[in-house]
Amino acid sequence: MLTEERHSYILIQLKKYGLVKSQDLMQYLNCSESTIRRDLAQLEELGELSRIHGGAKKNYHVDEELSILEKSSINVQEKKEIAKLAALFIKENDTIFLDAGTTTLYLIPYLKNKNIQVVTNGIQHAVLLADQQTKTILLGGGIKLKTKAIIGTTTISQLENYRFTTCFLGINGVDSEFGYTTPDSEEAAVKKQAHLNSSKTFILADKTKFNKVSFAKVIELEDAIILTQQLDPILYKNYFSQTTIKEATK
Amino acid sequence: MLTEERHSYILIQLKKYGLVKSQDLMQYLNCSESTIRRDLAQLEELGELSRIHGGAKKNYHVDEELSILEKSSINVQEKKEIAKLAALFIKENDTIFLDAGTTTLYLIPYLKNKNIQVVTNGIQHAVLLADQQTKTILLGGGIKLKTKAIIGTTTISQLENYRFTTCFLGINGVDSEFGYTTPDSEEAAVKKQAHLNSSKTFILADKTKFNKVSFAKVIELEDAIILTQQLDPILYKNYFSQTTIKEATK
DNA sequence: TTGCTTTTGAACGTTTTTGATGGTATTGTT
DNA sequence: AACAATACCATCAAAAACGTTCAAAAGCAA
Repeated sequence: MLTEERHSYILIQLKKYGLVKSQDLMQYLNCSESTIRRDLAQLEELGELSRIHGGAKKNYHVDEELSILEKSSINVQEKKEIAKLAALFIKENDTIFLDAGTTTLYLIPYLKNKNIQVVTNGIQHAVLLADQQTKTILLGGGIKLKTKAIIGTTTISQLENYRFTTCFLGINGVDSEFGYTTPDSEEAAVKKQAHLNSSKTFILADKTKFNKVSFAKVIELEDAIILTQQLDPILYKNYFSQTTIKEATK
Repeated sequence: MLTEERHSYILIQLKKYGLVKSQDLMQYLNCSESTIRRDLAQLEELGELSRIHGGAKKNYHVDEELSILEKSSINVQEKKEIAKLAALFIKENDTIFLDAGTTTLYLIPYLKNKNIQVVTNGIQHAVLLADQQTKTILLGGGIKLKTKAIIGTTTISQLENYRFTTCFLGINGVDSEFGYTTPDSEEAAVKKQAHLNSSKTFILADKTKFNKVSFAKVIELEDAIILTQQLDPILYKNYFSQTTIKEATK
């Protein structure tokens, strides 16, 4: 019986029942108490489960967290598709900035098992990323209550220490004249700084954001590549040049 | 039958019926009266229910947020008392460093409605503080999975920008020879830096931490004032000078 | 094969959990 | 108020689970 086999059996049982007992595992897998304990300890180290007296229980995971989020969120399907599209632009060894906000949350599952370094200003994002073993740095600074985003001058000066290969930003308004805008000027400043330190910048925006202008300007339309679902060609397509638009297809 | 299984059954029953009887639980879970009583006592400690004669009833807790956090913690009562004692040392206009960890968590309610600035490396701490409108800065850096604490060199260099009037640290080991110690060297470094930048340093330690030595040294006994519950006078009082010890009373 | 690393199970003492016991407090009934 | 019945608490010893250590077994490269 290989270690790998035992581990996968344990995880399957966990998924099924949410809880496993050391004794049962010992018996079924036909190995010693020590081995089971070691297996559980290793899997705990990997964040796959939580040990309890006499066995282990399921770990709260990204997917479940996201499914909770879905209840309170709108346009989930669209956001997921946009995130899927965004994931295509991530390569091994990238250093990525992941903006706070709901749309970028759906990008997190795609970052699993990739050798990348992520920097984020979203608290929830950071926790989820760390849970799935993605190398993560959370920016410091003040906390914006509503969105659980880190903002402020401290944040920006800390951000100046990093260079990103790719930068994924959420946004509130997309307009042909005013570019990308967001309601909070401090958040806008963080987004802008992230963009400045990044080779490529992607904006993740669902349809509801188009043709809207919010308070604080982030960057110009042509500064970033927008990722979105299919647009109404007549209304919006002339906003963007060929190189600054990517559409998700169902 | 694992503790976890019993607990979850009890909570499910509670959710369903709002009330459980010890006798019924005993019978269904096939265990002794003592065990059930202990289960109920533990769940009460965690704020999950209120014990009544013959069983327990559902808890309609006032402060939902904190009670969720209590799940991960033991010795809740003692920690609360220590936190209450610590709160006495907070004045208006203080700038405070609040260390990550469960004990310091209970200090948070006491920081409400005070004109103070808090800096913390605990993610949960920061969120709770921000929720209750306390001015809060969350340090940036890497995330330690298990404790949701921010650690690393980035964190320390960011910490160097702040000066604190008071610094509240959690700890794992208190020993007369080796001083204050903790298992993670990176966490120890953060604690140490916070101490160095602070006029006064308080250590919050429950009884279980005494006479233990952990891996990484934080500071010497005499560098900080320890806050704890009543100590066994013979065993421990000679550890500390008069000025470095404060006891909580029930 | 030999030498090396990794994995395993057994053995140890320690910690946690458990059920039983005896004494005290609370409840409901008369 | 008196009583029995029941629930409660503190304490204790047995049992189960725990972590640590170590040597044997298995796997692997030279």
